Amino acid sequence: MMSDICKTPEEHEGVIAKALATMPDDGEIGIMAARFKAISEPSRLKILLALSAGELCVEHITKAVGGNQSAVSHQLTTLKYNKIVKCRRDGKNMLYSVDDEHIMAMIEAAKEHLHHDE
Amino acid sequence: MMSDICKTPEEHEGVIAKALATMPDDGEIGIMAARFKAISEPSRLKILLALSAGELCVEHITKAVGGNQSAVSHQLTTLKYNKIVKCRRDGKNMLYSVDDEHIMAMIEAAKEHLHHDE
DNA sequence: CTTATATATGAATGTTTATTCATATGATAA
DNA sequence: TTATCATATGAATAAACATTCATATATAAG
Repeated sequence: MMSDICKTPEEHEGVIAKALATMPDDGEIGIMAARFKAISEPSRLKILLALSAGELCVEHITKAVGGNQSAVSHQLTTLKYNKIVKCRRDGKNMLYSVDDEHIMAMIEAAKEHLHHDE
Repeated sequence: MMSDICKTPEEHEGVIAKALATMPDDGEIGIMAARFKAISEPSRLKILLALSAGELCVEHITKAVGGNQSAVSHQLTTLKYNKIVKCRRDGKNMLYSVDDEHIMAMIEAAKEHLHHDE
């Protein structure tokens, strides 16, 4: 038989069929991957953790995470482009905050996964 | 005053203080970021989605996601190194599965965030 | 012991990406 | 208007990464 590449080919075919049934299309997978990538740099993750308690202006974000203004602004642009954060203007300042509750859910799950290693 | 860089400096100091109180240390942030990065390539994310319904051998994963054997093996190595998946041997085959429920929680949250854009 | 099969690994290469520096924009105050 | 402050942007460079090809290992079967 063609699919006899392991001991339980039918079982695996079933798993694949089930996975394919709820599999996002390639476009959605690309978007999800890009969002994970946006969160995947330590400096950007740190920004998000700083924003977890509320809205902050750029300079306060910079002070909270270290680094220079330009780097932080570039990082915020990446986070914003990927809908990880949103922002609004307040006079001279831009106030950044986490886009929605799903973002913090992703980060909380990652935090819990940390404590899962022994 | 030195921290008058925006209209609500005390508020921001409070937000920062609150965030710092639960901020993981740099080592943990690095680990979390590396894990997000592991999930952040479309091919690796697709592997995870394929594994969401259960355990699969490498060749079936390869068939499910497309690509060649070597690429998939390298991707699985990255996922394993970052504790996103685990594996066990079964004769000639290696059977891969998602490391734990937190991983799928991260992906579910990302999926829900998708539908949140309008 | 030899062959076949499933998976893993190493090295090379082309692409992506973070960071920096310099400068630009946008908002306010003088 | 001009000066100043907060933030954004562009270009350049250097580091990180995915993918490929060739080959190695590990298990099983003959």
